[in-house]
Amino acid sequence: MKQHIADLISAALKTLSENGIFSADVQPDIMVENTRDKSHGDFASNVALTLAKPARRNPRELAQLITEALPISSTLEKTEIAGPGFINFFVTQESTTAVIEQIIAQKDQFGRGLAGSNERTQVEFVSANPTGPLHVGHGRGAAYGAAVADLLEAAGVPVEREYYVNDAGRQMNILATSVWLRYLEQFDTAITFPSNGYKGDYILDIAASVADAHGDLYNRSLDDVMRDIPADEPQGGDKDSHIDALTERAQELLSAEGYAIFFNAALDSILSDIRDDLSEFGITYQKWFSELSLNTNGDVDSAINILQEKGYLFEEEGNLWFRSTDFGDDKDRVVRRANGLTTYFASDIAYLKNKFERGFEKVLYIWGADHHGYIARMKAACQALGYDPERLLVRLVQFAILYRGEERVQMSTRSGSFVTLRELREEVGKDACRFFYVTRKADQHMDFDLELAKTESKDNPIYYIQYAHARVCSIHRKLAEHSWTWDCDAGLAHLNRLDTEYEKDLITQLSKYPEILTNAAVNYEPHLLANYLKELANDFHSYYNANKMLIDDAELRNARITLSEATRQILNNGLTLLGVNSPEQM
RNA sequence: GUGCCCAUAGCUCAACUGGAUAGAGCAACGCCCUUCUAAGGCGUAGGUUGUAGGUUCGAUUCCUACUGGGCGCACCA
Repeated sequence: MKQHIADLISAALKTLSENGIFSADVQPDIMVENTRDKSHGDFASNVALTLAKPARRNPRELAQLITEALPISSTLEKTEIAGPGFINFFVTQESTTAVIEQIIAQKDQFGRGLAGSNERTQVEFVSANPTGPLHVGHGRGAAYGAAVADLLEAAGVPVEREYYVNDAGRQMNILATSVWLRYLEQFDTAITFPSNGYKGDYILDIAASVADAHGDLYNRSLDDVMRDIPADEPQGGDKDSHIDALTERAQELLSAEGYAIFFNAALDSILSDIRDDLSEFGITYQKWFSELSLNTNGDVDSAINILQEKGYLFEEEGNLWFRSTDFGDDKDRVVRRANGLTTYFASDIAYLKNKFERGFEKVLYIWGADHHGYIARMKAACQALGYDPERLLVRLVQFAILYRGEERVQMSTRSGSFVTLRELREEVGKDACRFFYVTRKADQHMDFDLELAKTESKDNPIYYIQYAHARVCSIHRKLAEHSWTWDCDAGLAHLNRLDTEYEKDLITQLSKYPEILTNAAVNYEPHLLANYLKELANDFHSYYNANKMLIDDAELRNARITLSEATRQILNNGLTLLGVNSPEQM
């Protein structure tokens, strides 16, 4: 409809420029927007305001000329000129109610595929280190990333979801060593557990499973383990050198195969836990990408070589540096240390290159807000590799602070009192979690109130929306009790009977769905859809209270039920995109 | 110290990406169940959009400087 009106304006402008009102080289963007106030009609355009200067005319006078030059259209009831020179368009009832027919016909396909882009896009999100279970901080990134990916797909953009598994590096060695030390404890070895080790209960479980499978094969004496190991921090030493010495000792005493057993037991167990967790959260990935694979297949070396050949690398004090400052970064970055090990950033560069080589037109990274300092160096790497930095997109997700009513839920990794995503899901349910996480703009801090998420009343937006859906379903059940059936065709044939204010408002709201979906998708802002669904539910509840559906007048009854059914369909479509269920009964 | 993000009703947040009188929900107050689920609806009240400038027909939105908060600034992952 917007496009149709824009076309009409465009035709009018053409007429005016042919008549010499303004020169033909003036080509304005024709903006048609939804009106905020019903008295302003259904749509409004500001063309007269933007054209006033080049046409050297008073905007209201120009608006008058434009409306007079508009081609005749059966969809327009009338136009008005208002305010400083807005043109307000009033649309006929038939063209407004047509949206109901489209929704009924297209069902879950309604509003999809309008992004106008078929650029293959990769969305990489969560990508938490596989060193422990996901916590609530990861939950927001998960819900946001999944919603963005699903929205893009719905808008017609080809999408792949990917999880980058950080299965290389020091933290993984500390993890494997932690499991081994817990394993040793199974044989009554009195180890003082390193302060920097992973202390979670899940480590004990993994250690026990290794003991079940391999018995005491990897048991070593306390003397062998601790010989010449520097003191830990509580004993007046340094926690980092202590744990690093222990990880080296583990590899010495266990041989490659033995060490790999602990390493893989930890990785497999934790990763499958993360996978299950996300799956229960309604999130699945097309690919789980191993960081380690970048090292073993030579991608890291080849990425470094490319930068070397292009002359962006230099050596200093034995380290190999990438001159990222050439591309706007704050400081240069090490890619290979003097000890020969490549840095985490080197893997990131190789991974980026790998993504583009797989043919993605755009790569979207979703990071916690604390990672914003990485954007500049990644953009720099992108440019240095020879790719347009516009193709690399980063969206930051702020932390969610948990509240239980007024009380802030204290979380601290150090004390191990962090809340896991699984615990959150078990407490408030998947639907409330998924919805709450995406109701706020991603770059806004948000308060997540556990009590509110569990409330079963209109205070809780997710119940409010789901209840609207259930209410429509309930009407169908009640219909049977009156021995009536819903005649959709009869309903569609009498949409002109839908003339109350509530009905008009609801229909107008329904007609906005396609552009809300598209906007939410292309701007990576799922909160737009979440808020829209709240408004739609609100319009439906108002309607439901004011106008009765189960009435003797068959024409009106069928028309109203058809409108309700269209509303149910949109609620269902929208909730599905956000990963939320649409219950038929509350 | 320096860079990025944020600041809107008492509280939690919106505002179609520069449009008309800045909107919802909580909390407060007043109504509506012999009628399809009151798990709901209707209404009242609540604002100098952090401060000061600037850009223009028009600014919550863009620019600059302040104020206050969050985060980053490793040869860590």
